[in-house]
Amino acid sequence: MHPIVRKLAAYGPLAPEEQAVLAGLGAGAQLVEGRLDLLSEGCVPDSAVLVLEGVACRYRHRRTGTRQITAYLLPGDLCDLDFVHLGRLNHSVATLGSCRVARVPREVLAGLTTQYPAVARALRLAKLAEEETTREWVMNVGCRSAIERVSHLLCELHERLRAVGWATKAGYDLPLTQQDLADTTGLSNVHVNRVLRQLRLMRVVEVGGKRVDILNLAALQEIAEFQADYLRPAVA
Amino acid sequence: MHPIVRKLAAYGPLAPEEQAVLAGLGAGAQLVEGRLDLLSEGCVPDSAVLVLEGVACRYRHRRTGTRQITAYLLPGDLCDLDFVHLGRLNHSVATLGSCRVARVPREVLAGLTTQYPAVARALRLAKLAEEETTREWVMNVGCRSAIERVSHLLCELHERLRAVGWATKAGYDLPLTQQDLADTTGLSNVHVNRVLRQLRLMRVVEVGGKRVDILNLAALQEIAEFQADYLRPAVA
DNA sequence: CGTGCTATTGAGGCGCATCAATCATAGTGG
DNA sequence: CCACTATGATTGATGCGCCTCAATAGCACG
Repeated sequence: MHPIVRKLAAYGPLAPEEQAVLAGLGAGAQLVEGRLDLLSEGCVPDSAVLVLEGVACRYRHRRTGTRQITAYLLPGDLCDLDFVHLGRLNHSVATLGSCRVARVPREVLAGLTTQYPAVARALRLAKLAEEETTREWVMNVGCRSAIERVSHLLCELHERLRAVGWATKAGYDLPLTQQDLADTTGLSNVHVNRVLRQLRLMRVVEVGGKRVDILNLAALQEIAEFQADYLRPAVA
Repeated sequence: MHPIVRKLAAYGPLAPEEQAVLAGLGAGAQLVEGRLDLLSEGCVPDSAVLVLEGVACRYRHRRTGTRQITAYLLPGDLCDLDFVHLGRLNHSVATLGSCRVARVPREVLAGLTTQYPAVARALRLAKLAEEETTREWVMNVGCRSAIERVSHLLCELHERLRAVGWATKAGYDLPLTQQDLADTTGLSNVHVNRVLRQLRLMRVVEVGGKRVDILNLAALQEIAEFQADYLRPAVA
């Protein structure tokens, strides 16, 4: 099943027609190799980006050269519904590993939401989840230790990838370098490496070679104080 | 002028009738003293909160007891348009100093957005600015030093308060303790104190006694690498 | 005139950054 | 098939930024 259908269906039932239309968004998808910008800071996007496979991210650079990743875009994620209101973008969007992505023109997106209220609602809820996730990241870098931050990130990716069928209980593929993890968690690549070694020695999780093998999920979540509910806003 | 009118008018012209309706939202406003929860984690809110005066915040506690503030709510800020879609809240909203706040029932909010497209659009843009702000905070705690974080926060508050008439070039009132600043920036209260002392000795800004006096705005923005544009999404 | 909260300052220590070297792996061209 | 190169992973040594603990001072309040 197409990842965006799978993702949005979690927020409420979608009619077959709605599912078909959503799946159709991925029609013109293209393969993009890793480490390429999909949208660059300062540009004025005229279409959203839909990720079908792979991992992409939002990021910004400081003048000092350091990079901060502020969000991950996983299969089924649409970046970004509301840029149609924006002028210049003040951050960039780039692939991390190689991705399959489709561009969704703003008119298509607008037509979709006016024609299918259930889709519009699901997209709003997905956006809410994204906001909660960003707030969770503020928590993460603001008041957790290195091992907690890394563990939390691994938990979040596990949960989100599972929701779209790209992870099992045993683990998932993750085409990131340790430097990418460092730029996400606000740590140095060296320290990320040490944290991953510690987690490996603790027999909690093994991260290496673009693969995350989870040995003890409960322990990992315990370390991270991971509460998955922020990823799934309960529906009133 | 009512702060929410002033804030939203920055995103596009509002008709007199729209301005009047927005101003009317503050009709039943009440005074709330400092350090009180307006919405508590786990509750199911049936109305949004509109701040008319004072400073409030979103925050969450860790099990270890530490608190992370994830956003400030200043006069004119509406918290939160989209909670109407949510079930349980996973963070709390509280006053910091004493505030004048109004509750806006979800039906009123819904009626407003359907009846006045310009208002709906302004609210969407305001929400976008809020999201950009949260991402900026991830940057802040993720990859800036202590003095940079504090300076950036002071710049952001200055800019946002100026937009609604609660700050001048010379400074603004800020009813926060150093512990509040620490919980925002991911620092300890002790270190915030040292940073503020340093900024005072540098003749950049004086923070004390619920008041921020800006001595050298350019220097403050330079330290913070402050780019105000994230607060005002340019309109396409 | 206590009582409590916030601000301030000092001393000591830890967590993580930085610098630097080595190792592993994959890709490239001869 | 083997250098040769590039990139990322790994480990050690050293140092700094910030935390923690603790004590004092200032100030508002009853």
